[in-house]
Amino acid sequence: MDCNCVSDLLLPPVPALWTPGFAFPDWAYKPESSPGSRQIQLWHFILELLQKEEYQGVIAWQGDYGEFVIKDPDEVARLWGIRKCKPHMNYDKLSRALRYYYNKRILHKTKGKRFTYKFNFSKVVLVNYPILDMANSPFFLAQNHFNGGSAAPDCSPEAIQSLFPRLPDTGRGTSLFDRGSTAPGPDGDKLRLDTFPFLSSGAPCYSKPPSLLGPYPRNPPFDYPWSFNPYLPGAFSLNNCPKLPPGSLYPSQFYPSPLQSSLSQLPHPFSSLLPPGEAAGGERGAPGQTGGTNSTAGGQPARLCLPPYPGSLSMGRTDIANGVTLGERERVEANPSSTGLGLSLGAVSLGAGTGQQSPTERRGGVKQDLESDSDLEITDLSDCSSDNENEHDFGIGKESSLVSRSSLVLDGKKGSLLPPIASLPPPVSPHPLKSLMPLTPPPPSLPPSLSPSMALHDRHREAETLKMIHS
DNA sequence: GGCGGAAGCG
DNA sequence: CGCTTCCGCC
Repeated sequence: MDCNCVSDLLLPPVPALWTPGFAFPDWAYKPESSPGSRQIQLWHFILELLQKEEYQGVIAWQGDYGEFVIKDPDEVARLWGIRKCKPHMNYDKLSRALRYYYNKRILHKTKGKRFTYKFNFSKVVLVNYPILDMANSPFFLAQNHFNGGSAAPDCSPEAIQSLFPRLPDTGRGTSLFDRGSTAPGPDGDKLRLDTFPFLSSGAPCYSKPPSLLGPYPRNPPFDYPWSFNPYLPGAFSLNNCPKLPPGSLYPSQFYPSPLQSSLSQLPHPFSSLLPPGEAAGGERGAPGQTGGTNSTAGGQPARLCLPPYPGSLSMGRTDIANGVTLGERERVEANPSSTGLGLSLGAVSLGAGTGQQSPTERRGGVKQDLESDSDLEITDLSDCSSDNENEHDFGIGKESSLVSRSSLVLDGKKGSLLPPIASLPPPVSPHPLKSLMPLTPPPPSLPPSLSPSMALHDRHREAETLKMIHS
């Protein structure tokens, strides 16, 4: 019997829109060959649930860093089953799938705690953190996918396909960026951890799992464009495909920056770099929360109308640390892609170390201890505390270079080794990062203040900042 | 509950 | 490949 439930084909690729997207290892996706074949993976799904407040009765971060508890196994299984169109899914099967991650070191079990698992973020997040691997990133492939044939009001891929044209070049989405004429090969321009000392193993302490840093921005512009909420009536109804209002079918450049999204998912030092709206994810009782109504509806270019940042900033005033002005904010709103990067990088060096604790403790009940082993979680690849029996190939010390770290981790995945750093193309601009900054052209309808020249100007400022940082 | 083997599926 | 399904074992 054909399952007509919400399938990945009917939805914009969820992870691509909110997850650390490219912050996850490439192998988390199957991008290159057939974007359309990509399905949400369980750990994406878990993360997705974890970051949504409405599921905290079902699954929530708890305990050590990266540790989460499945409070309602049956419900999680049910949701997963719905998402995967596996009506007979249950926790037994789900847990088998989770166990399947043990070997991959994406997850491991917290022994002695029922239904408690732990993400190995060093594997999941920091591996091959290709911040600038934009054109190749699943995110943009996903965007293409989305643009090309995903969601539609009538759930017909064909129908949606007709709604807007495919991006000029298929597959790699490079058209979204002006990557220069020296566009390297598919993997040649991956940015590795070693490019980001601040992502190094000495990562400063962070204390919270992503969700504790505040939800993914769910205010209008970055709300799930497809209004996914399995708890909402009809969300998973067999008869109701998610209805995407025309206004939500924006070209990919209107979608949130994968970087920003990913930073909101990252451990503290990273998420704290986000603009307050990102890091804090809006107020707790954010009005118009996902809800049944799509707040992006209306056919307006809602993604250009970011909500004001919450008045009460939860993070350590990263905006100030970064000298974010109102003008810049405007730019941020207009062009999250480029700003996310610049802002974040700037923040990393300027502001990192401040505001580590999110004052906005969600879920009053859950108290996270700052002294958790979080610092180890991200640095220790062999972190799998209890499941290390077969640690044959990850026996690198914490002092190992990031280069080898990336490679090592990836080599767990057949042949996806990154090229040696020396093989990377030289930067074409003064700053190695700048050259990789995406140049997302604003849509034609952009107001003057959001014009490309504006963006360039600001990018220049970013570059200056970066120079300072790296000098 | 938790585990991992095995087979199967798309 | 990433599960799903089933299962026996602890």
